[in-house]
Amino acid sequence: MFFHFRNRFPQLNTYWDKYLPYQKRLEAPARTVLLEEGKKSQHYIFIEKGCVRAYFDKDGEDKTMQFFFENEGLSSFDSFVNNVPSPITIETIEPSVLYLLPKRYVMQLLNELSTEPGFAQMVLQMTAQRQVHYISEFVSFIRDTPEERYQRLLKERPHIIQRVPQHFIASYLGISKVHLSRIKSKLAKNKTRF
Amino acid sequence: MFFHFRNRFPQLNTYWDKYLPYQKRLEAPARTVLLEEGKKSQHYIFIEKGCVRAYFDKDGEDKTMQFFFENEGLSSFDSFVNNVPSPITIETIEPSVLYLLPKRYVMQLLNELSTEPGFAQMVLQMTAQRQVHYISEFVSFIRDTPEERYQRLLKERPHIIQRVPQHFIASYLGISKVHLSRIKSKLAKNKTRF
DNA sequence: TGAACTTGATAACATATGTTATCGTGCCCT
DNA sequence: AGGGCACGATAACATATGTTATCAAGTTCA
Repeated sequence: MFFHFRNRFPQLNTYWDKYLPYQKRLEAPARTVLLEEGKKSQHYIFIEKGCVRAYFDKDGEDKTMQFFFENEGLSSFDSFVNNVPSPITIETIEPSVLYLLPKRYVMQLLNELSTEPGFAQMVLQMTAQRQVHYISEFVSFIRDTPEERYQRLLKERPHIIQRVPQHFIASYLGISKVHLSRIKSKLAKNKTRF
Repeated sequence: MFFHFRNRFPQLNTYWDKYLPYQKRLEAPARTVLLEEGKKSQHYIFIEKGCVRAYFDKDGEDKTMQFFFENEGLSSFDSFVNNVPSPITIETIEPSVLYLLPKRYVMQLLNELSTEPGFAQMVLQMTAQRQVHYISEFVSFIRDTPEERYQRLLKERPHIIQRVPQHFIASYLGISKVHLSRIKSKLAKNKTRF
């Protein structure tokens, strides 16, 4: 789904730096579409400030599948790599400062990096991390109730709850916004009671 | 979660063949535990005949997260690679014929393979496939109702429904076995009606 | 063969969750 | 400043789903 070397593998920063001139800085207001569902991904996106979500449309309903924040990079992975229409839309949530690196430079960069010793290891490590993440999302749906998923989010990634509008979080948790509101009010009640 | 080169990358079969003598053939009856939750994974498991599931325990309830069939290989990936206790149990569903390759030989094999040109590509390709799989599982929970997930399973992986007891499938779909039974009976009714 | 177990269907009831509608608040924009 | 909009809470009602219990059929195994 996405990849971001910089800030996670600082030893590669000199490579990245060579490509900084090709990055286009973009100051985008909230709710700016960076990639539209059905279009092909042409850029790697790096978030300097702000936040972004990936979502898709199901029968007119907006389903959020992931959130991204400062110092994270993303692209619609499959679309980017295989040059197929993106199954998701990417959109800013807050006013954001972004850097877009056109695909051809990313490819060039990857090519350069591939000669770097330990590069394959790094890529493996990264994809393994990603895999663990998606497995854990998936297992959570089998294992946990919506309330438990919310509490887990609250505990493990509170910044999401603090910064992201509630209806996006609801669809991310697989429930309606009304139900999420109910869960919150129930938890608040229990908290004050004891 | 698991990896299986053989049968997907036949050009590597000569490498595998060298390790055949180290594989232990195992004929296991149904419901044989191959790896217990909490233990460390010591073997790569290849399925010649039969089928296997990976599950974990949530408050006494048995939650199945994945099914495996003939010509697939698996291990509790994180446990195998990082030598930590496995979060899941691996158990046969049907009487099965399995081949177990001890971890040290797998490592040795991987080591040998790593000098093979194109090996990194292959590993990447494989992990990308896995990632796509788990993302699609995860997205399905956000996008689809339980009934839709069942129909998708019926359409895309009917062999699972044909061979696996229904209560395992229910927990895999994230619902109770009673509810899965209801979904089936509702679908059967609609089918005969029109 | 017969007892125990597994599997699956179904009913009755309880609870969780979705849907629609309404309201209030705060924010953005001109 | 004020209108429109995004956001979140809540109520009322409808539907989906879980829980528990029961039954029937098939399977396993001593």
